[in-house]
Amino acid sequence: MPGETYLADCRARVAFDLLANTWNSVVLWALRDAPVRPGALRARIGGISAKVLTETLRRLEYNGLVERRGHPGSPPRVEYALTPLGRTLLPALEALGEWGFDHGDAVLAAQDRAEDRAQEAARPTRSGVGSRASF
Amino acid sequence: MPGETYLADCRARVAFDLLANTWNSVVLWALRDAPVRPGALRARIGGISAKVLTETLRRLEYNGLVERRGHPGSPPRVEYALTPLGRTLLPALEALGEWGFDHGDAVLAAQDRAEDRAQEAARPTRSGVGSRASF
DNA sequence: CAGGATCCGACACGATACTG
DNA sequence: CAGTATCGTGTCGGATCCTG
Repeated sequence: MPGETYLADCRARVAFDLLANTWNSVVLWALRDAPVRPGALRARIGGISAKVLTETLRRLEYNGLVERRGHPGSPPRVEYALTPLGRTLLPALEALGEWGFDHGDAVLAAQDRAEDRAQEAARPTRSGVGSRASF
Repeated sequence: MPGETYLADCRARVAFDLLANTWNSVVLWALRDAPVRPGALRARIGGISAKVLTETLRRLEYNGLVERRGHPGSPPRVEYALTPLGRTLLPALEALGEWGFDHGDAVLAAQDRAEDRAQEAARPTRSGVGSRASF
């Protein structure tokens, strides 16, 4: 079932699906400069649990974008790095990141406006507390 | 962008989060050329249910990337189009799509290799039928 | 044909505890 | 410190029925 997307431009879907989860893009982004050790990754990213981080790294490994180096001992010495294939994705990722820098505020503003519209649709009186939904 | 403090919530995350689900990027991609009616969207994309399509469109509307035009009647005449803000995302999106065209096969090959490794780790004998996992 | 309302399965994500 | 094992929760995504 994973195949069988009969969209005209199927190969583009591969890229879209790769980024279709919360952490893949973030971890790739965090690895773009140099190999990083898991602890440093967690610190740099923030808000990701150890379990989810390893899951994400395994997933990226599975897709050939990330490589795991070194083996455990005491203390364990492990690093994760982009593969050559993973590095080919960087330009597109940075284009995305840069777009975020340039237009992220506009998106947040749009969310706020949508939120306000939803509020006043529900209630004529304004009593908005701004906890934004996730999307 | 080089050397900024890493990314508990940097603006790049806004972009990453936007594409952190299955259909947002696909629908944006399907809208990149011109406004499209929902039915045509479903046909063009393939494999997306009506419910999920509307959810996705609402979500993109919420983020200010997509605009809904026209009003219902009999028959309903509706169109969805990218907003100016949504259009600014296109270059990054097309960079992603192009990467998929160029390296999608490499990703699929890596998945197959990983799958094979998993198989022979579980069983010395090969009997694999290749239904690939989603990631 | 647009799209709302439901029920539901799958899994991504999170917190915690435990092993080397 | 790296990684696994559980358990729990949310929600994304799919199928179906129903309305204008």
